[in-house]
Amino acid sequence: MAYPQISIPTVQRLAQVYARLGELRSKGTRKVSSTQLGKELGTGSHNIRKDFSVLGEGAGQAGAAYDVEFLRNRIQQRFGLGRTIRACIVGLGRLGTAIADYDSLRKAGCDIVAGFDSNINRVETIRIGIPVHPAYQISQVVRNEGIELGILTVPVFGAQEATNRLVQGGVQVILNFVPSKVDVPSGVVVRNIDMITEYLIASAFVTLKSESQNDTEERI
Amino acid sequence: MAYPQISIPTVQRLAQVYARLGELRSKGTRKVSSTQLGKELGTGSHNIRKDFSVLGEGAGQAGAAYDVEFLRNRIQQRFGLGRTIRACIVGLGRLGTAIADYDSLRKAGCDIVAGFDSNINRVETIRIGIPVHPAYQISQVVRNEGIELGILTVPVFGAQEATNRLVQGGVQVILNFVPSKVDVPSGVVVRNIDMITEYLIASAFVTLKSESQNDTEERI
DNA sequence: TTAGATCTGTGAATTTTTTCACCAACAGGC
DNA sequence: GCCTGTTGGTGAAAAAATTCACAGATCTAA
Repeated sequence: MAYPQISIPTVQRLAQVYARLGELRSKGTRKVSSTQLGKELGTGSHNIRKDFSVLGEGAGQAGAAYDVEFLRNRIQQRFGLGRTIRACIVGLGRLGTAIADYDSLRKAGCDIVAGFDSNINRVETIRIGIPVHPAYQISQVVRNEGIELGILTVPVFGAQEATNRLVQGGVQVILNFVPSKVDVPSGVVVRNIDMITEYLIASAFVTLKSESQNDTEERI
Repeated sequence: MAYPQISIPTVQRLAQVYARLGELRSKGTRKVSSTQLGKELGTGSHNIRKDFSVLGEGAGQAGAAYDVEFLRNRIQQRFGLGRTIRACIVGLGRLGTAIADYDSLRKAGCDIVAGFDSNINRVETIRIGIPVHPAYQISQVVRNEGIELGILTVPVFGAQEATNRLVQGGVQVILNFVPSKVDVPSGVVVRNIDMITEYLIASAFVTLKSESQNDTEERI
């Protein structure tokens, strides 16, 4: 490979940087330093610069910081973030319909072109502006529509079956909002967005924090 | 401290294990091995056992795996996950109201007792079963109600101000669904749940995957 | 032009995290 | 009871990620 292997934390941070650069650009900011980016992501400037090394040479100018527009394009190109990805939502409950209407996702390049629900008569289906299909048609519609990404917002017990159908239709990426893991063949990328676990992690940190205060120690 | 320092990845995995143990328990499963838990979390059994070392001795029985109920209690006790935490939601748009109705969160111990919105006349306010207040009352209500956790679902431009008010009221934990970082005083725990960034990470991985296929290399 | 401050890029050192290797403990069949 | 296969616990080794340190480039201001 022309470029070095890229570690997972690095990809994550670069994606965050990319999102942040979009905000800066729309505010009209032209330049940004690694120090500032580091501060905003909650890490050190060293880390940011190290991450940027995967972008090849000349990403920034020594002494003159990074050009917002140029850097954004560089990241976009490196990770193929420019193109629009066709997506669908499985599970049109409150959360699913909320996401279907979430404008920031569309702006990021996620084009939601279909919705699925096991109950085709749901009231909510009226309120969203995308074609809705029954769940048993997932594979077929995904294939016909050239959908690459699936958003899972079904109840826990239906998650694996929905996943299987998405994969069978040819989906490559799944954003899983269901608080349980799903199995996929190797090659399919799953990102879990699990607010239950996040809640638990947060409460655990609070407990640990109060412990370490008692010990006059810092951590976390 | 009586226990060793606990690393952040360990806390995260243990929270995931805890959530998983809850599922297993409700399915009636009595025993679970480190191998199985590792598989479900996408890591090795070594890692799981290493993590459990922070729980003290006797968490499991050699040859007999872990007792689901016992292990769950042990984690609960270690991280204070048993108690109910009073919470509020700031921003009652589609996402906010969806979360307010999200039953799994309540089951995990998150008791949402108030909602806030800058537009008090929102239609959606009618549809949720919690008292709703205007945003300028955040600090006061949070303090009076003894709210410890705030869920942020406002637009980007209002996030920092809402955060400040939550912190001023005495909130210790924030679940931030807004796709931008917020500043908090040290001591306040923030967990970012940012689906835009998750989307970007997922698409980046897809690009990298296709690259590494060309090179007959595996990563990610 | 010059001085001083700021910034990037990167090899090396450090720290953190994961993985390994292996012993003792236990369950179940016979 | 006794053997066999499986499992947990843990110190040591390996791998990965972060932080450091500094050379070299650029900008600003006087």
